[in-house]
Amino acid sequence: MEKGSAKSREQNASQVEYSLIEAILKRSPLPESFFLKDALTVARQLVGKGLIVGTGKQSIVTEIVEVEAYLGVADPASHSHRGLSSRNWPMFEAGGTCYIYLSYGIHYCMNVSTGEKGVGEAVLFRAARPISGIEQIVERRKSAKNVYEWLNGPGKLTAGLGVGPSKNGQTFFETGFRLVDLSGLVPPVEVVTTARIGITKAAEKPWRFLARHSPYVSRAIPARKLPTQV
DNA sequence: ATTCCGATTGCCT
DNA sequence: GGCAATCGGAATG
Repeated sequence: MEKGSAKSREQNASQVEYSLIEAILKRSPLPESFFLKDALTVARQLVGKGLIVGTGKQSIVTEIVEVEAYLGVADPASHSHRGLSSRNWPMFEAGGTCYIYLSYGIHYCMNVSTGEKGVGEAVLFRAARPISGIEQIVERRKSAKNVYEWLNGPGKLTAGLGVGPSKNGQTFFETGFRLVDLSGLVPPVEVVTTARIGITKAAEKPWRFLARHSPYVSRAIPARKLPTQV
């Protein structure tokens, strides 16, 4: 194989990548009305959307591949289950508000509130596919062995994107984070549901939404266990 | 005042 | 697969 042609292909590929990122960055942020719906609807619709953190050359572009919905008083697994508190108040703000909390004393988890103000629902961002800003992600996720482990968990996602508690309670507009539609720019995803991860209450509810077959999710869907043959 | 436990992760055996 | 790390909210005394 000739060096020149390989290099040319590589250059071409990186140009395609560059124009894709350009196109994504040009997309308008999802309007507030997108979040003024119940968490289950918003969660399902967020899978496959673009999540952009930072601006200009510093921006990190990702595609959301996994989220979970947390409802209000009717959901025992939700932080808002027992009503308003000093910790969960962003969940009760108008849809589009960031709720970032410390998990296990170590990791930050990022949510976006949904519904009208006063409704304690939110969607947890659990995993994303990195599209740009690779250098920054690698720097923050040194323990990750490969690209699939960069953002494949709620704590890993905030770590990789550099999201901390300072944005807690701000609207997405205020944070500078952006959620955008990716239709026409990346292949459409097939959304499937499973039970939520790591909870003990209401554990049977299928309120985890993820892109089917994506290698970037936190946990693949377990293969269907076949009945034992006798 | 004390204890328990969690919307997790990474390292150890 | 087990388990420690480490903080804050909630339950318990």
